[in-house]
Amino acid sequence: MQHILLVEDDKTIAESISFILDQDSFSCEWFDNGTEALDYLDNNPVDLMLLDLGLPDMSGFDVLRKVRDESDLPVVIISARDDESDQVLALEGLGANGYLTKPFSPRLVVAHVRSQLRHNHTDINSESKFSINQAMQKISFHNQELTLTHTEFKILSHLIEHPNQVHTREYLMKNIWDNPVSDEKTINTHIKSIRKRLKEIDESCDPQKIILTNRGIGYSLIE
Amino acid sequence: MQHILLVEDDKTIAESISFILDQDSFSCEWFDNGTEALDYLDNNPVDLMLLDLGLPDMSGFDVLRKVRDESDLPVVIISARDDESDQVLALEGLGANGYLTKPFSPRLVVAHVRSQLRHNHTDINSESKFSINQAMQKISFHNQELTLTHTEFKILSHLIEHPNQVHTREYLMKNIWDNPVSDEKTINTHIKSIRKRLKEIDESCDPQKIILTNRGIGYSLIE
DNA sequence: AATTTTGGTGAAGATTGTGTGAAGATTGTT
DNA sequence: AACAATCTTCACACAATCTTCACCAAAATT
Repeated sequence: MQHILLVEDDKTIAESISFILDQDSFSCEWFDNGTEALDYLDNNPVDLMLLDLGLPDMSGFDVLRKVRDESDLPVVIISARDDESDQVLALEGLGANGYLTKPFSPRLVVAHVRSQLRHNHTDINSESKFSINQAMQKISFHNQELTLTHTEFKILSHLIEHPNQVHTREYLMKNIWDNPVSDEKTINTHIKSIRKRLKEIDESCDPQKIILTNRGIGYSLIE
Repeated sequence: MQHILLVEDDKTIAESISFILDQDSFSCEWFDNGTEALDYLDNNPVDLMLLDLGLPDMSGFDVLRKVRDESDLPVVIISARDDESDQVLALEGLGANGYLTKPFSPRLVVAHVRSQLRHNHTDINSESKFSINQAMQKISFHNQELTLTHTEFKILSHLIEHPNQVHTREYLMKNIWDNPVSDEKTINTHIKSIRKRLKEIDESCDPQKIILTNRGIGYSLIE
């Protein structure tokens, strides 16, 4: 469950946002002023901040500045004023991640929140033993980086992306090599070395239970 | 220099956006339809996409879907319709990173672009070993100025601006030369001489650990 | 239980990718 | 035109990786 910090002095608006966030299975903490919100932020884990610019005790810009001084927390601004220079300052100058102008529907708030969380926390939700870093072409297993050859990477990432599903050797080969002229036994050997690498990282694991052999058919990765 | 792909069928709007981006030292490629833009994207390095929803040949939503099928490229939507359900679909359903409704000032476009790029490229304020002085076309390594040829400068600055990310030789070449008619081996040699220059400055460093070779794929700079 | 089929294993050989230095081509400068 | 600086290409050596193969173990079939 992801945790949203809502800073908004209008109680009606705050309640409606809070309500819709709860419904969308976020948890939500609400403050009607900047001081308390910053204090809370210092001592609690927060995944995203929804920040109104018009606060009673301090400017929303100042709150944003203070947040940015010490973290990259995604901050989405909610503002009553549809003033373009405000928007430019917040986004470009102070590093806000998104900007919403009132009036807005709760639905739109959730859309912005989800959009930011998707792009910032790459895979919080992944319960998987594996995580793929496409940019670096690396795969982690139990959060430790696997050293894989290029071919091994391609096979394993294909299995990870389509788990719980048997892949024939023929199918894997077609997906991994451009010219599919090759002996099907070759896959066996690559699977063997992938399993070996898993074992190197986690001595106690049973690689044959993770990458399953479906006798007579192919291989599948169990999640 | 970061490269923006602009997809917008209104020539007037496209020209004004393109102009302001150039002024703000982004480079900008413009297409007035989705098909060509997607084709361009397949073969060229792009840092961010500005996407109009109303295109002549296909829906902007479909363009976004296709992009999301294969990458996490930041996409900012620019739309004529201030329709909330469009916005929700784009942001929450299809994974757009930002949403702008016309009319908007060029200034605001830049603000959104910068905001997205800041959050995707981890650097800016980071304690990098490198610092780039674009105006002087110089790069410093551990605060000592590197003497680089023009080509070396372009390769290294690209790597620095996109760290922790594997670049194929093909990709690097496209980014660095206008006419991509060249042998991929050429990159090897330039990398070699860049590494040599690093070693000259810091005898104790291991250039192969800074500019990493990803066998079978390409090179990446580790921050 | 014996036989056949299928997959696991390790090692050898083939193939491909990379680093290196140097030679030739290109460009810019005087 | 001559020269220097730089870029590109190439050939070679070496290392990493891929593929194949022979052999053994396990499972399925008879």
